[in-house]
Amino acid sequence: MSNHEIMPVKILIFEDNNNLREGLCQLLMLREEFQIVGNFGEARQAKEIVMNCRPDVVLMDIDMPGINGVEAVRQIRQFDLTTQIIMLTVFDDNNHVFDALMAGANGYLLKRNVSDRLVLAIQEVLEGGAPMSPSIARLVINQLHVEKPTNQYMLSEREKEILRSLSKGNSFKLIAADLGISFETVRTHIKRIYDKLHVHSQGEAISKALHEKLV
Amino acid sequence: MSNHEIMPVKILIFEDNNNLREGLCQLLMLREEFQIVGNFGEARQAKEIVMNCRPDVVLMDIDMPGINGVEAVRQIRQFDLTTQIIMLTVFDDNNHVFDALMAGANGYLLKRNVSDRLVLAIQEVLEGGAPMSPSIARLVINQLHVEKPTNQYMLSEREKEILRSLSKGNSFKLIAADLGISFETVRTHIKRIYDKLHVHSQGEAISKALHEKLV
DNA sequence: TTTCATATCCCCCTTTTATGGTATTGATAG
DNA sequence: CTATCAATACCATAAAAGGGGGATATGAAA
Repeated sequence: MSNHEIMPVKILIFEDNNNLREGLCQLLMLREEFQIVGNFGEARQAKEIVMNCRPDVVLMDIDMPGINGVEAVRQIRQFDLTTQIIMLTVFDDNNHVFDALMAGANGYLLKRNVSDRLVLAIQEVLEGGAPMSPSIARLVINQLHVEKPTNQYMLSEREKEILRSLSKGNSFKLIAADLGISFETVRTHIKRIYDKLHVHSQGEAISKALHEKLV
Repeated sequence: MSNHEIMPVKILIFEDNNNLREGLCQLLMLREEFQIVGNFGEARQAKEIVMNCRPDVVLMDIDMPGINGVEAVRQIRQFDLTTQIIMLTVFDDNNHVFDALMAGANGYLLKRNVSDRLVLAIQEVLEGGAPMSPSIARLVINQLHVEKPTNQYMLSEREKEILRSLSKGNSFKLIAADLGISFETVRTHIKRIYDKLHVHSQGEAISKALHEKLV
C-alpha cells in the first residue's frame, strides 16, 4: 500500500452509539490511509448509502434501532458482494455471530477489542482475511467440529456400506450389482439395518443416516 | 495473570525445522511467563511426551517427518481435551486447515505470521479464544457460507413442503394426513418433484434434498 | 380472453420395498 | 467343540412407491 495518498481506503460507519461512533472516526482519522466517507447512527438507508458512497470497508454495529446490522448486511449483499464488511458488537453468542457471517459479513470484532484490533482488522479484510475476535473464532470452529460417524447402532461394516449406498439413492438392485452380491442378500442386510436403526422404511433410514451422519 | 512467576505457562514445541524451532524457543523465552517444557523435531512420541510434560499449550508443526502434526493432534486428543494446541504451518489450503481443526486444534497460525502473532496467540488460546491467521479465518467462514437453501430446481412452496416431509422419512400416506390432502395429490406432487429434480425414486430425491439443502 | 402455473383429485398397472420366514458358510470367542 | 455372529441366499405375501394417463379449479400473467 504505497499509494495511500492517491487511493485512500474509503470507510463507512454504522453505529448508533454517538460516543463510540465519534471515537471510531477519531481513531481512524489518525491514519492518513483511511478516509471516512460517511458515519450514520442507523442503518435504514444502508443500501442507498452504500450505493452512493462506494466504500471499501463498512463497519457495522449489530444492535441498532430500526433495522439491525445483520439485516443491513443482507440488504447490502443483495447487490454488492465485494465491499468488505466488519461487524462491531458486544454480543459473542452463537446466533448473532452466525446470522451475521451467513448474511455475508467478512469479519466480526467485539467492541472490547476494537481499540487494539480495528486498524489491523481493516487491513486484514482488505487483504482477503477474516479478522475475528478469538472468542468468536472459537465459536465458529466449534460449529465445524462435525460429529464423526457414530456407530451407536452397531452396524457392521457391510451394513454401513449398504446404508451408504442406499443413502446415495441407489435401489436394492443397483446396490446388489455394485457389491456383487444377490438382490436377496441386499434385502437381508436392509432388514437388519432397519431393525438396528428402529425404522421401517427407506425414507426414515436415509434421513437418519444423513442427519446423524451414520455413514 | 499476575502470578506468572509461580505458575508459568508450560509450552511444548513440535517443529522439524531446527532453525525455526530454536527461533521459537528464543522468542518465547524472552517472556518470563512462558516456560518451555520441551521441544522436539518430530511427533512420533507426541502422546507420551504430552502425558509426561503436561503442557498448557502445544505448538505443532503440520509437515513433519514420521507422523504429521494433524495425526499427532488426533492422538493427543484421544486422552487430553484441555491442552490448547496451536498449529504452525506454511499451508493455507482448505484440506490442511479443516483436517487440523477437526482433529481438535484450537488455533492455526501461518508461519509468516508467527513473529507478529505467536505471543498474542498463546495468550488468546489460554483465554478460550481461537487465534487464526485472517486468511485461515476466511477459509473457515467460507465453509460456513454454503448453507443457503438453493431453489435452482424451481420447486413451488407446496412442493418444497412435501419434499421436506418426505426427507424426514414420512410415507405418502402420512404426508397426505399431515397436510390434509389426499394420497393421490401427494403422489401428483411427488411426480412433479421427481421431474424437476431429475430423479426416479424416493432415495434419490431425499439424498438430493439433504445434500443440496433444497429444503 | 386465453394461457400458464399451481394445486387438487382419480384410475390402471408395474416395479420396488417391507415383513415374515428358513438356511448355509466361515470366522471367532468361549 | 460348540455357540454365536456376520454375510450370504431364497421364498411368499403384502404394502408402498413409480409411471402413465386424465380431470377440475383458481389466480396470475400475457
